[in-house]
Amino acid sequence: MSKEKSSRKPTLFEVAARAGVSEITASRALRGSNVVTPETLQKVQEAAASLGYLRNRLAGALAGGPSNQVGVILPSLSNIVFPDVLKGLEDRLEHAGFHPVLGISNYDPQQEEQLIRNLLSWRPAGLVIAPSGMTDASRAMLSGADLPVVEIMDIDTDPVDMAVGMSHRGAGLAMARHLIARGYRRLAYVGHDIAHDHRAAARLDGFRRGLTEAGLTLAGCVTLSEPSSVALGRRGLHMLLQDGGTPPDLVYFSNDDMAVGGVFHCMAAGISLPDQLAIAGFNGLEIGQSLPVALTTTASHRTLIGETAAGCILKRLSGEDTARMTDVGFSLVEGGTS
Amino acid sequence: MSKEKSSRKPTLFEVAARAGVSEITASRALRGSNVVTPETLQKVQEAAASLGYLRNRLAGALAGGPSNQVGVILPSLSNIVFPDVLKGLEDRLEHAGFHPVLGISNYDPQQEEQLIRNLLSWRPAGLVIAPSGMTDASRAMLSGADLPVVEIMDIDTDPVDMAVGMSHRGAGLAMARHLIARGYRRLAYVGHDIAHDHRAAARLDGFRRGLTEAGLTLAGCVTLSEPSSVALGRRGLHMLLQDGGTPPDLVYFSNDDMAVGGVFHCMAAGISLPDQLAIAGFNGLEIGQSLPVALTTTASHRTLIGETAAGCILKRLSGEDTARMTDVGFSLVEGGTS
DNA sequence: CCACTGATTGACAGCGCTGTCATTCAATGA
DNA sequence: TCATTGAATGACAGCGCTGTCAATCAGTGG
Repeated sequence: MSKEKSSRKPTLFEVAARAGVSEITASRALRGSNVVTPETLQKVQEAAASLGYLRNRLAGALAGGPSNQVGVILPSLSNIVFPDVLKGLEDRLEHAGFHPVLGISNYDPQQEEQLIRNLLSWRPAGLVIAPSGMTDASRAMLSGADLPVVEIMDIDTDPVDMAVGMSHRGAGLAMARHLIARGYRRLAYVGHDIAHDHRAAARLDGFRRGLTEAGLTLAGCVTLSEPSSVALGRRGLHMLLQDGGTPPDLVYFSNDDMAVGGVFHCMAAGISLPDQLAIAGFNGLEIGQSLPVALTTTASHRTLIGETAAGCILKRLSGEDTARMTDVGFSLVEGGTS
Repeated sequence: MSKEKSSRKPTLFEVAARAGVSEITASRALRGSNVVTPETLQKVQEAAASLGYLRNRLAGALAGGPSNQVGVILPSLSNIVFPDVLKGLEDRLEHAGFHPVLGISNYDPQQEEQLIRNLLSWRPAGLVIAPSGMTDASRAMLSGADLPVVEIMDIDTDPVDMAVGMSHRGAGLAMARHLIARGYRRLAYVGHDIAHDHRAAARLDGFRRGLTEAGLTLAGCVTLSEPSSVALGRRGLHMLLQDGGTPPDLVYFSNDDMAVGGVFHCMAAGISLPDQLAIAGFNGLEIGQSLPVALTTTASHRTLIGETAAGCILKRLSGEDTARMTDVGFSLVEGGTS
């Protein structure tokens, strides 16, 4: 015990000395290089173990070794969508020995820029970002950084490097067409904070386009400037229906949380689904599908987006080249609520 | 353009040269030290901006500067509980300029140990971990690492350094007492994968203890070895009730997801709540409270756990000393389902 | 027996930054 | 006028590791 310089951590030098080899050989041994003799390997491993050696990757990365950190910037963790994406990312990265370094932008371009600067200063191996209105400075940093960058969620805009996601405008449009084909004519909308959530806005835009195609217009629209939640959907539908005038025959919600709230309102108010009122959401969350009457919705492949984005980073790092755009698509889920 | 060595990033040296000061002065200026003259500060900032300089924190941290990374190890992201905790963590850390570096252990002590080793090798400023049966090696690394470590969720076991959480055993016990006081006598349980989720197991244990206190035993018990979900809760209750014999008057679910599934089963099967059957859950999720009939449950303060844990790390880093154990408590939510 | 080959190992020089001290210099008071 | 002080700046020496290239050495064929 007295031999140790108290709290200082053992370095590679000490491991090497103990194993009777040079630093670089110890380094190679511990990194699993296949040029070291089995005996050397064992000596080094034993030395490291007995010293309680812990590799310092800061030094390694600085000296030119690879980093196994991947920056991840998401706008929020409150919306279940992003934990789902993160799960996909984490899962794929973990298997390759990488770690996500997380930053939350709160849908704010300024914070986002700050995060990019911060995360890049750790020289990560790659960056995954769900953009929230990137500034010019943000774009400049990303394109100048010389690392794989994946913009996720959306594929409606041109990415700096790569993009993985789906067309939200397309999803809204598809849902409108589907519902109109099923005979609905008085279609209304209940949504959450659209000013910040531009993907929800894109869906609404697509939905409207679908109505226009069929010569229709929105038969009612309530948007509340709060984050989406079940309670908000419930309240939103309540407000919409109180509005007097001919009631809609269907309500498209900004997402499933909101839609489930709508379903609950109907249950509580004795409105029968889908005869009196039909409901559609977006995301394909488990909760919606486990409802007594399954929710009509669009399944977004959130975890797949994460997995695919991670895959792009890893692929690029291993030298392969990758698609600039990956559309993971979406699928209509015909439930019982419409 | 030709002046630049093509893709090599500008270093502090170049910034300093351009500003006509020494490296260390440039360093101080960019780090916001208050010993540099305003003029010097401006010169350096201009030089940095015009060069597109991006600080390299790898080098900084290696040279003895502080790290702003905090390792975070969670067992899963599928269970909404952990994103909630992560949200609290992230929020507090972000405000202090820190970033969580994430690892998911999948409830596996071996993976957990691997993650600890990996994350510590980046020399983070602190570590937050929701333990999943830490190995001796894990404990050894944590106690030898000389950084603030917070074990979260549970406070039923003795931590290496600090702990923030609640007593799950206590929560189960409190719920049992509450329900028994309300007159329920035939109490059953429906749960998910308890083998891996030892916190759910602890709640069940506490619940049982409460029954024993009152001279009762569990009037039925279904546990399914799958991750918790609404669908699983629905299925679980269905199985429990098919079991023949006298039906229970209340079912305690392993968490709110499961309990909501139970509520849905009742709705679909025409079982009236809470007359024919009462239901209780755990967590206090938004969805349960927005149900047509609000769920009786125990609110766990998940985000608060994250915030508090982050607070402990930050406090310790700033030299203050911190409580070894922080109990964030829980609160009974008396809904309409019991 | 010797040049030659391939497999291991090692010496060296940094990676880019910051802590620690030392230095400079103008302002202050005696 | 000169010693004294404090503010601003700088020189230096690493932090711990890995890429690059050179050296070593046993085994091989001529």
